[in-house]
Amino acid sequence: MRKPCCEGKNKGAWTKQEDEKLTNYIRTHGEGCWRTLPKEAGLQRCGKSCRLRWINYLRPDIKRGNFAQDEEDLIVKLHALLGNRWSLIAGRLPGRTDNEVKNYWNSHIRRKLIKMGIDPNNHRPKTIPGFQNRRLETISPSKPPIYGDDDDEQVVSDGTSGFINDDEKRLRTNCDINLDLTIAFPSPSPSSSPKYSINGEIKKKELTNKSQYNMNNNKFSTKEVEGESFPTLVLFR
DNA sequence: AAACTTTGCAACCGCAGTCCC
DNA sequence: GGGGACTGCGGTTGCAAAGTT
Repeated sequence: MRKPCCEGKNKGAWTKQEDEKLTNYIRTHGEGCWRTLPKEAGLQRCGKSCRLRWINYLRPDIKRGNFAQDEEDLIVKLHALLGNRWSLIAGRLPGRTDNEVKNYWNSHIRRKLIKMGIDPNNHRPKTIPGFQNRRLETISPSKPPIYGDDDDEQVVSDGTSGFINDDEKRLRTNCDINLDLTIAFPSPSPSSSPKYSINGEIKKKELTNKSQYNMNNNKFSTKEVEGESFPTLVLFR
C-alpha cells in the first residue's frame, strides 16, 4: 500500500515563512520534481501542496483582484463550450488560475445565472412554471433564447420580450456565442476521451480554417480568420 | 453588541492520465 | 504490456470575513 503523500506533514494555511522558502527555492531551481521539492526546500509539506500553493498563489505572473467584465463574459462563453474544464478556461485568461476561475464561477457567475433563470450547466433557460409557455416559445434554433425575470421585462420593437437589466442583456448576447476557437473533427478513435491542445502543443492535424461555433443552432461555421491574437484551442472529439 | 448566516476563497482529496522501468 | 510513481485536474471542504438579524 502506498503511503499518503501528506502523511506526517503540515496541513492548513501556509505561513509567510513557508511561502518564502517555496518562492526562494523555485526562483533558484525552477519548477521541477514536486515530490522531492519539499525536502530540498526544507518544507514540511507534500509536493502536491507545494505545487498548488505555487500555481494558485505564489507565481509572479498571477493577476489578483476582481475579474473584469470582459473576463467574466469570456468565462461564460468558454464554460458554455467546454463545461467544467477549468484549466482550459483559465488558459485563455492570462494571469488567472483554474482554481480562481472555478471559485469565481461557483461563487459569482453560477449564482447570477441561476438568479436569472438560466441553468448554469447547459446555459439554457430553465423551465419556470408560470412564464415558461410565454417565454420559452420564443426560443428557436435560429434565435437567441429569451429569459429573465418578468419584473424586468420590457417590450421591444420586434414584439418579443426584452430586458432592462444590463447583466441580462450581456448574457443574452453570450447565448449567441461566437468564439474564435479552432475545432477539429473527427476523433481518431471514437472511444478515446476528448483531446485538445493550446497553441498546437500536441501533434495532431489541425484544420486550416477557423470554425466558429454558434450556440443557437449548434453548428460550426468555417471561415478564415486572420490576425489571431490569442492561443488557438483545438478540440478533438 | 452578540449571535447567526452567508460568502469568498485557499487548500485538500481522490481520481485519471502519463511516464518510466 | 503491466504496474508503480508522479502530475494535473476537478470536486469538495473548512474557515475567516462580511453581512444580517
